[in-house]
Amino acid sequence: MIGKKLSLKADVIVGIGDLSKMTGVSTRQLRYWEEKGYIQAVPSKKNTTRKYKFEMSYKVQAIKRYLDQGYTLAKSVEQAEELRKKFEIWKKFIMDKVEKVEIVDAENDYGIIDLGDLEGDQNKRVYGVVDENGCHFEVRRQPDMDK
DNA sequence: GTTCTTACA
DNA sequence: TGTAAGAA
Repeated sequence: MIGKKLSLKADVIVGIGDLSKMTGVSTRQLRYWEEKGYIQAVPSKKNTTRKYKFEMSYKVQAIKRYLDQGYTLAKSVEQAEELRKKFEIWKKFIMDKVEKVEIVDAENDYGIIDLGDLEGDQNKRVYGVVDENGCHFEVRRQPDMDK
């Protein structure tokens, strides 16, 4: 598991103006989406202005992309949330199974991803290979331990 | 200067 | 959803 440290993200807060500029979605839309419950600002008693977690910009951008593709706002939100769900599953798998990433060719972003033992056969190891041919899996014999 | 709400096109 | 107005 190599991903734990990556989740130590500081929660950056942005105002509605910044969120709008970051995403290309008007402040009018952002307020409307929030009113509809499609996006949420960080709850606060005192402040009279909306504050959003930086992560919310991802959702807003996702919604905008689907909107631009012709989906209705409601459908765009559904798609965006489904995308996030899938991403969480994807992330969970990657964070749990990727043991090592070896850079083979830094120029072309080629490399080999060590995905650990093949289930049910500790003598074989699964690799994800990214090279000039694209991406593919390989199962190789378990390399002998150094020590 | 920015954000908020409300109202109208 | 854009824009305008007046207040905070």
